[in-house]
Amino acid sequence: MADRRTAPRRRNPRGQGETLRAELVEATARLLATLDRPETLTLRQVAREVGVAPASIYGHFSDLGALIQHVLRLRYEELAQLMNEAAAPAAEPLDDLVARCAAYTHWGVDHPGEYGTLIGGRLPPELVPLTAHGAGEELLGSVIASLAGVRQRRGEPADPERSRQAGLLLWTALHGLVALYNDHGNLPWPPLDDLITNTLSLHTGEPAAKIAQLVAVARPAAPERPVGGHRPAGADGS
Amino acid sequence: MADRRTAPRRRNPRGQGETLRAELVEATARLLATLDRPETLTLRQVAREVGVAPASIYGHFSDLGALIQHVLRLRYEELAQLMNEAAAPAAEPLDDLVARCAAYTHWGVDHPGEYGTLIGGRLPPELVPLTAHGAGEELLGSVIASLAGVRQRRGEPADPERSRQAGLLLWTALHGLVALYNDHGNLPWPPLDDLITNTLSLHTGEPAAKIAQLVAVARPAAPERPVGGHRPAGADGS
DNA sequence: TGTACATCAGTGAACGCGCGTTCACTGATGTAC
DNA sequence: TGTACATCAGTGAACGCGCGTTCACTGATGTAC
Repeated sequence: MADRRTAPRRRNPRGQGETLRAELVEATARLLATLDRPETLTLRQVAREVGVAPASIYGHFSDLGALIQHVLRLRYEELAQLMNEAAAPAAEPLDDLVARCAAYTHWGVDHPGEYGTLIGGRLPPELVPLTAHGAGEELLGSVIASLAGVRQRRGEPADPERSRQAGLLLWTALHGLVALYNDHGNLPWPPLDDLITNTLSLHTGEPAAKIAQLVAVARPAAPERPVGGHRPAGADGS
Repeated sequence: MADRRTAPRRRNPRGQGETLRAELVEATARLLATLDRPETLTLRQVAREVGVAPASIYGHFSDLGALIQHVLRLRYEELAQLMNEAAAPAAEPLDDLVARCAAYTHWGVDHPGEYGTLIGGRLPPELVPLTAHGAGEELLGSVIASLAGVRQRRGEPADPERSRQAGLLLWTALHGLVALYNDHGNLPWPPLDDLITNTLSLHTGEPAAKIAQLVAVARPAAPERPVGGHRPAGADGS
């Protein structure tokens, strides 16, 4: 993947200067997703990945920072859309919440590099749309609203302040799950869906069995992880 | 702090070669605690902070990595001890759990740099005692045991598998709290102790009011945070 | 139909920087005779 | 009591590296006359 034996890349024809821009975005996305420590990505790495001179990037982005910012914004929108799509078929508030949260967690675990850079605070804050602008509010807001819907359905009085805090707490719980699962894969983790289920059960007060069904529906073919850690324990560390 | 106007440092007298070692550890600890992005710490930064030639470090540590590892081990032990000390006066299992978890969370929020490097996955895994060796098990184990104690006290049957999962889930919740609180300080956060209280209430099934009292006892003089984000929003981010 | 010219899409070499690491060295201080 | 020597605790200069950024350039291709 790093060792590109392809011909040394032909310059794009006249009208198609935007092609390289797209390639830069694609390569950056690939590297952020692939690298062990995506926060160490450099401009020259991107240039090499595309097969272009480092200076060529400046024609399309002012900075590596601008390029990364662009890619992170795409990833953030992807995640937000994924959550909305997952929740779209929901008939009940609880279905909505479960679908939303399961989508969030699965995306985070399936995209550790992107998750870490986008939400895990691995990049300087000014590069991260979620931190720099209020973008995170949208994601958080959807969780708050969805959880509030569940509570309201159960006849609890609407209380914006409590709802906000409850949603925030649920988000932190899911984030903690994803973050530790990604960063400490050497621990013996139970199946992820069990953890999602229990978390949602705690935060909604609904029985785990009921939630488990909804989680299963949200992702029919949850991939099995080997017992005793989903990542093969990495380097030994002397 | 970076601008040391002190005299250019006198070489240590004969028998006291270990003095520099201690200074290196101290400076590294200070930098990991102080830097905005502690994961970018360099060997030369440490040397400058101490006021010594970069090469001098090699007499005491094989590597910047070895030095960081050493410091992180100290921090980890500090945290573990803090939790144990906090729990020591506990009369009831619930007191133990609350004291332990409050200590963990407060330490994490009071030491964002150390927390991020030690637990937040901001450093290459082989440097982090918690990842490289099973050290994290100890911390996790104490939470598991403490939570199991609370459940057992309520007459629930002992079930190691369930206990383990419950403890793990509680840890992930606390971690998520600390991590998001530290990384996204621009969000409007409720008082930290309220979040700790609610988390523990959810995970123990005990009423929030009861927990809140114990949290208050665990840290009598909890510092007030200004409403609307505990960190002054940082750089603007264009 | 031919040709001069403008433009587009990038290139290649160079710069200065901070980094980790090496290596021969220095100069104070304790110790053996 | 004096002195040669070993050691300790570090120094200073140098190395090669990868990095971000700049700048004058190149060469293909479309357009005006």
